Amino acid sequence: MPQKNVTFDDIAKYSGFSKTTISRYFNRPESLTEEHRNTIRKALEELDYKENKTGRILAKGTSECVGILMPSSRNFYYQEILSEILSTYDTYGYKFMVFTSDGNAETETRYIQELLAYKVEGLMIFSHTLPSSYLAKLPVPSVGVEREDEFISSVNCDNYMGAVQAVSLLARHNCDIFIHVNTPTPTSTPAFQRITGFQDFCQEHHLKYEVQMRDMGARSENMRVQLSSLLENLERVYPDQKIGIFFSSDNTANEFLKLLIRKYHTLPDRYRLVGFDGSYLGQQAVYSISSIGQQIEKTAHEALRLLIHMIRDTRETGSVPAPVHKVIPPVLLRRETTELYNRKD
Amino acid sequence: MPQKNVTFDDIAKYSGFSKTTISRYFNRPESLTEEHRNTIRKALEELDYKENKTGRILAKGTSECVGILMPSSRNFYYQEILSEILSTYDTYGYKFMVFTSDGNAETETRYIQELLAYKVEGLMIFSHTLPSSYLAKLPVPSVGVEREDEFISSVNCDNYMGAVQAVSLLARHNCDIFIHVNTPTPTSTPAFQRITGFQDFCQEHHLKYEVQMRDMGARSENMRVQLSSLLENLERVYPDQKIGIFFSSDNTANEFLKLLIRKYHTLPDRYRLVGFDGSYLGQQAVYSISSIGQQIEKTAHEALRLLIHMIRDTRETGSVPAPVHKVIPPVLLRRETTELYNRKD
DNA sequence: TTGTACGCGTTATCAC
DNA sequence: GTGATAACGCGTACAA
Repeated sequence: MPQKNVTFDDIAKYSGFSKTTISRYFNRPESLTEEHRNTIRKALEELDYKENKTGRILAKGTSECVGILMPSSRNFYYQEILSEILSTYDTYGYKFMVFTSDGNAETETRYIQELLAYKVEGLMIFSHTLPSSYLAKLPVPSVGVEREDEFISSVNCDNYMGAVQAVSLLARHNCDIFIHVNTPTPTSTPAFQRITGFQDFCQEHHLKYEVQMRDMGARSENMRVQLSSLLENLERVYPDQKIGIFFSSDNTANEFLKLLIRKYHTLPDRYRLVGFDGSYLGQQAVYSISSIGQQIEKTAHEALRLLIHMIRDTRETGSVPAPVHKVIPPVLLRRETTELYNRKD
Repeated sequence: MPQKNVTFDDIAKYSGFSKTTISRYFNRPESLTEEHRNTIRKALEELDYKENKTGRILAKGTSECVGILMPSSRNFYYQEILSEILSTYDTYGYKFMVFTSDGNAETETRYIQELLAYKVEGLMIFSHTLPSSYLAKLPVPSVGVEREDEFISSVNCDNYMGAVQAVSLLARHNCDIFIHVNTPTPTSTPAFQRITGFQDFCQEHHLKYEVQMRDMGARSENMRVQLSSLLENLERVYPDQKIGIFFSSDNTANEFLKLLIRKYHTLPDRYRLVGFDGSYLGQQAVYSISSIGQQIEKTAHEALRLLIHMIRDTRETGSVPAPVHKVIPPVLLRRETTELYNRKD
């Protein structure tokens, strides 16, 4: 037999109060006398009371829980930011119920309904599948991270400035030709600004540039094939020139670096590489990868603070507040794939 | 104003039934006539009913939720297996509330109490902090993964066999000296068997071996320092000999590989490396890392199946069943760090 | 096959 | 400062 749970009623009887008082002991302890608080504290210990949040959620409607929707991608960025989000519990006290999805809209809709059924107080959306117009209509506030965010709040890296920083670093290294490698990206996502930033800078400074859009697919073999062909191409078209390449992720940059190392047994002087996201992977590469750091920890905290703020607003006003867009400045990480041959500087 | 939620009562009135019938519509639909089911279905749609799990949890005590306790480690293994666990939702329907911890026992105890307060039906423990004797006393079943598991159920890789496979692969390559690199590991954890397996095999086959226990710490700089000194050491003590090294993780193997590549601009023929875990990182290395694959996806599924089984047992018998220990066979992954110079084979 | 009445654990309202 | 009592949304004997 699972022995019956100890409830407020039991504590009340045991300590000679009513269960209202027990509730107040937890929620507004200052409204009890010191003495009575002690009596109750003792009763709780002696009966070995265990909190049950379910009753509270039902009565008050506040679960202290946030729903997270992640793409089930292999990209290290997502795994890292999820870790950071989870570790904010100590700071903000919100618990997390997490779903991952492969990008099917109907499935994600079901996941969200499920989260709402558990009375999560807000949603943190990393997945790109559902449009913000849909998310905006939900009864709880949503914060999107690095995704389309027209109708919901969001926390994004300043992708445009990040791209500008990346190219200008390459420019300072006097490259002859500037390449940007990216995957097909909807114009509505923040990441699209990486392309715009790159192009604008090159045009303004009259740099010779090329944008290489390549579908890397989900599997890394495909990525390797794409990058191999890119490498061949570059060596054919720009022999002996100094090539600066700005990749849309550290993942891609790393894969390209591998190709170079396998071919030349080192990072050749005529290549300068910059990635994007500043993930742990970039430090793990044979030659550490210069990158545009997205300040993942800061992003996680800002996203949560924003969401909590909206949750409060929603509770107070009765409806989800207007979207707020936070921008996190990117950090230029000068590492070996640009600095290896420039130890002076 | 947040408009009042639509409840079973509303549906009942609207469709002319009692709320018991509505409840049955969801829980035992076959007990209603086709016709009545249709009436109710229509009512649900027209009133735009949204499920609320809280009532059900309170009434029935089944939250369909599992609590997860992860170390907040940078090790890719944990991030990967967490992804796999989360993606089992489609298969088993259990939702996940996730906590990460830095290894403080008092903190983890609080996390677990919190999880229990939400009425999670079971616990999946990856963290090594709390002893299984503590976990075994909780009112819900726990499954440990790759951790000390004397008093709780567990799913582990066959670490001993994995180690044996690793060394025997190195032995087939006719190495002169066999090194095992590990970090200080409690004898009670499954991972300790990697050391035992290595030693036993070497002794049985009269191989010359060495176990290098080195504290790599949490930060990768420290790891690099440790491995650099190891490399120097090896080159001094075993000049011109063929060295086979079995690392306790792909992470460590990768770091060592980087040192070799930076020094020799390639993987020298006289080195053979094997890692452990078969994580994605191993494929991402410049020369893909031979490894003992832990079958992460399978481990995740087995862990969940085991936990669900125990949850059922607990419900039926009223107490947590006796521990069950599942062992997942490791898979030998022959990749470039052993096979680069043996294309025939 | 369907309905009544009560329980699940906590909070809110309003009296005292 | 404290206590009845009625929610909160759903499940389930038991009765019909």
